Amino acid sequence: MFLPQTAEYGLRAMAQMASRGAGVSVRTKDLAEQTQIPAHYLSKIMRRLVAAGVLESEKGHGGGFRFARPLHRIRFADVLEACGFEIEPNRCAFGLGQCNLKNPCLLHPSFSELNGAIRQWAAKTTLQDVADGTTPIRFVPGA
Amino acid sequence: MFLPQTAEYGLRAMAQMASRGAGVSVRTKDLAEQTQIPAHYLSKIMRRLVAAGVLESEKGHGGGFRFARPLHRIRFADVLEACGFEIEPNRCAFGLGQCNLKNPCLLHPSFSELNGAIRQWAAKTTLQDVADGTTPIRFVPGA
DNA sequence: AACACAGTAGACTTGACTATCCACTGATGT
DNA sequence: ACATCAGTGGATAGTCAAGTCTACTGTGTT
Repeated sequence: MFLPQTAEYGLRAMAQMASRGAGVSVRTKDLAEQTQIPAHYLSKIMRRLVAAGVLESEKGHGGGFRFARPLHRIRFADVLEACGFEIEPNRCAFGLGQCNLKNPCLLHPSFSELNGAIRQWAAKTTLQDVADGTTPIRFVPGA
Repeated sequence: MFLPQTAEYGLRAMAQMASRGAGVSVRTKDLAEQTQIPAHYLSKIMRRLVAAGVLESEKGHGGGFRFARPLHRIRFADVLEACGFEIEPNRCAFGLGQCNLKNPCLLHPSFSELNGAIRQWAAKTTLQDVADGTTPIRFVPGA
């Protein structure tokens, strides 16, 4: 996998929650069991998602987490960013100073396309798509 | 960047070498300066690439590294794999046991496309493309 | 009021990745 | 032969993400 563990966990947990519907409240312990994520570690991730405004939490008896807004308004990018994973737009692997269209690095042609594809995927895919089991974006190799 | 440092360095170094042409012999020290990669660390990466059959080395005075085969036969995937980075074909972020078309995980529709796109990119792009400044694969979002 | 539940917060440990260093081997030039 | 150059290999140390642990706060139940 190309995602850091934390980001993958975050996405996995949100996908699991999304599959239950938008309004349901979930406890960390249950979610940890269902997703096979270490409970205490998941707890940290959930807090990051609360801080990012993706989730809301309620303490105490009967508490738990629920989505802070409708599923179609929670993009993968939101989840990934909350987990500390961000795809830098103007970064090429050659990485010597700035790299842009006017002053492209050697790897620019190869990289920018892939980089852009990943960013689009993260920006266009939402938890609603997970709930629906659909794919909003398609990659067509060749051409 | 979604690549581990080692993989990024490997790609960067190979791109730099490819831009010089296929047959030229390069010393680690010079390559390290040009690519801004720590010299001793680059040395290790170069050895991995030798072990993987991507490069050939010559010791002693006038020695250095050169490509073991033509540029168009060195794929990004070869370089990345030599650097310890491999994109697992049948891995989804949900990651509970096996995940395939018959028994897809929640994230399967979203993930398999992107995963496949990255793998195709690594498999189809070669150092020759870097030397030419071209992109062999194109991602078409939407549709 | 007392208790149990569940999220909060931060310290702590672990381990993999990154990076550095040095002694060694082999090749070239004088 | 000898000195120098350049890759080899292993030992070592630093850094940061990943994972664990424990005490705290707030909420609901009895």
